[in-house]
Amino acid sequence: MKDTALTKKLISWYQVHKRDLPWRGTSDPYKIWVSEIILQQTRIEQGRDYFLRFVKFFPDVFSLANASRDEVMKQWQGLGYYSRANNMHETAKTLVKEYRGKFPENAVELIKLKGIGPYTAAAVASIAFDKPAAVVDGNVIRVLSRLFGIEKAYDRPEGKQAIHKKANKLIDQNAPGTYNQAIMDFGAMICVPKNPLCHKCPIKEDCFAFRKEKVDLLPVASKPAQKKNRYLNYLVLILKTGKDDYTFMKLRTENDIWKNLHDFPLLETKSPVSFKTLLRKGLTADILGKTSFRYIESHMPLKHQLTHRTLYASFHVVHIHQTNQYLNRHFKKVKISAIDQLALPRLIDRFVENFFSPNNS
DNA sequence: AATGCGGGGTT
DNA sequence: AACCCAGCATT
Repeated sequence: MKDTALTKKLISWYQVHKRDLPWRGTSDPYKIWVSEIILQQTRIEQGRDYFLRFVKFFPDVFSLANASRDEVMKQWQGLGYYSRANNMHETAKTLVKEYRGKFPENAVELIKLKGIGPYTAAAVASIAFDKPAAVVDGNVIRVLSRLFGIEKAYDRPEGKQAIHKKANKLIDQNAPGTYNQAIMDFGAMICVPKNPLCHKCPIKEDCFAFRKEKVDLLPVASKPAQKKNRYLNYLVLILKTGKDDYTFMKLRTENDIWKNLHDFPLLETKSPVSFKTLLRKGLTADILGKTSFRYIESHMPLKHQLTHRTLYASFHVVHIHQTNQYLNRHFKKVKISAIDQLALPRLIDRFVENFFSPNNS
């Protein structure tokens, strides 16, 4: 079977079965870019509503460039991989300042922008500007690995290169955007990871994996890294004044999880510890050392499972009667009724919802 | 070349 | 519990 025939079969399949998605049917590179960033490592159904809200809130590259970082992060809250939002914001500002608000039209230029890698550059170039750049995402890797029997690990240079080579042979030079979306939709709907729907597959007779009964053996990945645990001990300080209740939170700025989101004063340890141990080891010294406080309670540690980490978070509620210099220097004093104005990690958001919002405190 | 970065659905 | 999603940046 010639590659051009495979391409035609994929596009024919797509024209009948393609999904109706909010970013389809536009050629606005801004909206296509936003959709592609949101969909990095993110399922369609998870990203769909975020996309609609995001482009409503920031309708063009200028409104995004003019927004504050906190506004952007707030729109991104809960979606994960928060550097995407920050990089997008940076790139919007770059586009306004250095590109007159216009996207470059080819992959080589696009990839120079923050947050745009090989996949997104090819996606925007092909879908928005009809440039023949083949996308390689998780779907494409799976489809091509099975179709051509690529048995090298796709997450290593050799395997990656083999995939790209096939992708560039298969792409439709006359309709690159359509082809790219076709093979991705096909991977998402037919050639799925588990129990692919080979009986519905229009190219099964051409498929190496189908003929050799190796569908469940492809694609091949190298060994995943081991998961690690992190133990997060949060101090939920409550400062009651005459009128309002306050707590203290911090904008996370390090290159670590949840950058640019807010959390409570954090004491991280190598192993699970009680509040008493935190006190005994002096870990609370900076925050509570010279302040009179009253320990209220500790919440059952919350387990928060991520792809490559398991977080165990405990929340220790402490009443304080006045603030101190360390708190003033390193934390934001936040009115408890206004916490939800801040961009929060999912874990913190869940705790806040359970602890503060009922008829508590 | 290896590691870190989120959250959630599917199996 | 493992897998993996329209990946990218950093070291």
